[in-house]
Amino acid sequence: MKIIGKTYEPKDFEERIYNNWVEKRYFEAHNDSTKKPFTIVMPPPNITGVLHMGHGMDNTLQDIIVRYKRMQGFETLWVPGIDHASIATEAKIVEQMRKEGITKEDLGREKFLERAWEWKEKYGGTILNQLRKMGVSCDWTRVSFTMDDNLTRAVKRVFVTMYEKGQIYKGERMINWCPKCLTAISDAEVDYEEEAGHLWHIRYKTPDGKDEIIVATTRPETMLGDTAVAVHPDDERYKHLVGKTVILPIMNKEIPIIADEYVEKEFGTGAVKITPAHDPNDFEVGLRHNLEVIKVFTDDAHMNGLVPKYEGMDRITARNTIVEDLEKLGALVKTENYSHNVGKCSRCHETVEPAISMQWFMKMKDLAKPANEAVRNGDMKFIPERFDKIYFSWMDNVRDWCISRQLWWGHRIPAYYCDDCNEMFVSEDDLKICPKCGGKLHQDEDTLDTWFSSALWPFATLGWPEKTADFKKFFPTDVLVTGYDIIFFWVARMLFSSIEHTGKPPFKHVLIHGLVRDELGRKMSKSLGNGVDPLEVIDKYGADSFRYALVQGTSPGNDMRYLPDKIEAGRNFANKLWNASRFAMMNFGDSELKHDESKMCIEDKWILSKANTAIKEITDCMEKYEFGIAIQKIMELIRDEICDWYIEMIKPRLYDMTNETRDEALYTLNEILRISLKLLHPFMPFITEEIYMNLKHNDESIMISEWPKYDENKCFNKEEEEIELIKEIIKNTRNIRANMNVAPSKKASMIFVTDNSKAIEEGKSFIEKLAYADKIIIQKDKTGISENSVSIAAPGMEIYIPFNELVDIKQEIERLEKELLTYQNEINRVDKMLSNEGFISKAPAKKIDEEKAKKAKYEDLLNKTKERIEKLK
RNA sequence: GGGCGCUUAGCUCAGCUGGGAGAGCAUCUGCCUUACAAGCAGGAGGUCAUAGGUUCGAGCCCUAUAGUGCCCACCA
Repeated sequence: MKIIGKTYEPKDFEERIYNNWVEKRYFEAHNDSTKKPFTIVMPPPNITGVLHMGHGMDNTLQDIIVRYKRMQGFETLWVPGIDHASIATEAKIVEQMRKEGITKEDLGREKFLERAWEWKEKYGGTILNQLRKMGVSCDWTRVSFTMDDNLTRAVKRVFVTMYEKGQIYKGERMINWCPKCLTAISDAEVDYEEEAGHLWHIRYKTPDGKDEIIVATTRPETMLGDTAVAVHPDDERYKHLVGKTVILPIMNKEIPIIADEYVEKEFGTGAVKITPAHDPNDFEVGLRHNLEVIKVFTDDAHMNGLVPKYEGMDRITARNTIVEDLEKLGALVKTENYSHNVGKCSRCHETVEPAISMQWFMKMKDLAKPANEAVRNGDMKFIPERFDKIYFSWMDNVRDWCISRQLWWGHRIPAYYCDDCNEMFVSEDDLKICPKCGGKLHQDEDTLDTWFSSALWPFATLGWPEKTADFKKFFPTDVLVTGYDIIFFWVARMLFSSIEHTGKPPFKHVLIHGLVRDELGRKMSKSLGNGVDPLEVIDKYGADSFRYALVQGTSPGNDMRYLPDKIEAGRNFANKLWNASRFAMMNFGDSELKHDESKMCIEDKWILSKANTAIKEITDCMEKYEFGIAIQKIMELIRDEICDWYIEMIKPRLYDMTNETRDEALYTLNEILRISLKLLHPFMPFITEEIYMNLKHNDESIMISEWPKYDENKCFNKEEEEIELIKEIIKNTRNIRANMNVAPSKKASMIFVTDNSKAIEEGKSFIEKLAYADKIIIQKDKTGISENSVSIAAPGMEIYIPFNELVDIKQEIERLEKELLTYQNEINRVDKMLSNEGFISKAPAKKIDEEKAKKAKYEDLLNKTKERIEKLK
């Protein structure tokens, strides 16, 4: 028997074990298996950089689930992958190139894409290695990338069929334009931030100069593109002006005054300048009133040539200049301070410009309906449930999704235009020649929103649109694990896409976890520099402690703080387990550890019974995704029961080579460790494997061993009760000894006064050892007990510990009176309940009996203590 | 403006369908006891944010209030 080293050193074995698992192909799933499938697809990390703590948490949770299910005998598939993250990656590459002094245009599309693929190889590889370090058990033979051929095929298939059904269309609409990324972005990619600004009141005069209307705006620079002034139809102040015109200052152009419900009478002056080209609401007003659309900005948000004076100015300069000019013209009435929300590009933080642009869109209304239904009728469940509200609120209000991006890195839109006849063709094939006129075709320059491909992830990675064996076996998947921050971006879109294209929701459960925050509760971010590198943590403490820190004390959906303390706690626990196992191995010797039921001792039955209960409770937690509670219970079993009690209890048996129950103790110890390790394995895979493989009666690997099952035959209630009583006695004794400052080395005899000596006989050796008794005397009456004794009242017995000169009678009476008070309080509490008629008539009988039993117990203790006090007095 | 969390020991957090308040860390006391000082044993520390309500019984359910955090919407 190999005896493992004295301290827990994860570096010694984590890598070796992981490589072994991969070599043995334990992570690989078989689509021809007859076992029930269990599938998870990994939320693919973006190839923009390296993994952070959020990924650590996300993948730890998934690995816990997957390992648990695998041990339960499911054909378990966990599909790993990475995401091309079009806009984010392209921005990073462009930035990298900027440092080298080159632009995208310098390189050209093809060379740029070559560079992007190099980027993908480099960072994608790093990410996959990081995942391995975390110990994740995903199927590396099925690594997917959102731009793999089969994913691209799926993207094309979806695009073309949806186009043909009219669910995808091309049109000129108001979209969010990022002037820095130079692309359209979706509503979900805009973050609003409050900014201090101004509300400028500007006078627009009627052509005859006799009347005027004052408009209030936060964006005077867009006034060059005004094509109307709008007031509310019921606004008495302006009724006489509706239908007339005003002169737009600076432009000296006549524009109509129109009435529209959109205007709020109470806000500002009750009159709004209408710039259909640069405001989504104004655009809608413009459509209703058939207004001209006049752009004032270029794509990079500088003034265009509409007014030569302002041409080339950025938005802020233009704003200031125009305000100055208005003032000179006497058109500026007043300037108010006003803070309002400004849309920012979630990627580059530039102020987004609402703009009219020709883009591709996905119609959302019909897709949202069945997707909502699936959640409503429980086909797909959020865990915790409250997240369905967030989901519904988004789905119910979602606008058409702008799916085209003016980027190069991504899935190119499969639309082709004829150079000659201008006809457009949408096709899965790379068309070259116009089917209509035979002219030359060119493909749409744009790519798709990165989430377009992510939305297909759960089925496309399994082979869809082909009916592959994987798809048949493993789809729909079982659970998706992700953070609440991408419910809209991703979860919702996967759901409606999957229902639309496969007819089924892509998963049954969506387990939502929170964010990993720093010690101060702040979001970890690059700009704050408060991020923690998972690899550094793993390097220092090992993956198991890292995983422990991310799970312990957490609950689904709630944020957690990452505290270095937690990781140390994990390491300390691992070390504890390590040493307990080492203790076992040191004692195994060459023993075969043969099980002989007749040699079982009370403590063997007790610990097996404890473990049996733990199996039930922990399995229950696992099913409910309550991992924080599960690991707590596992620790209780290992640390509080096995280490603190069981091992201490069996030491005398182990140290006595002639003890005929020695082997049975070893057998039970081995058994109990095997069970505990299995229960812990999903959480701390490496240490459990390393120990497991050095135990007796092990399997080929813990990760393919069987998850422990609750067994009614292993409930030893009587033994449990007896040992719990012994534990109580020992704890009480230790307590008293500590209070009296009696060192363990100073042993004392203990006299048990009881009619029922069985439990004491059985637990005699434990009491001697763990309560530091040099002699145990069991007698039926109190004869011969020294006055200089402390006493303990226990159910069914009294215990006396003579300390001779050490006992201060006064002090002892004080202590006993304190005990008395505790018992009395308990009795009072129960009495109060039992004297409550409502309780007696309405509470369940079981509860009432429980309370009655408690009362009897405390009354017994109370009486014994009282008697003792009397005697001492 | 709408919605959703959170408020429990000094700190970070658990607490499942209501039935005698928990963990880790920190702290105090005593121990280098032949698995473990990354340890052992023992202790102290909480009107579960506040006010009502439902109930025989509320940390848990309902209502309101306060503080705090997040999400959505975006009246120029």
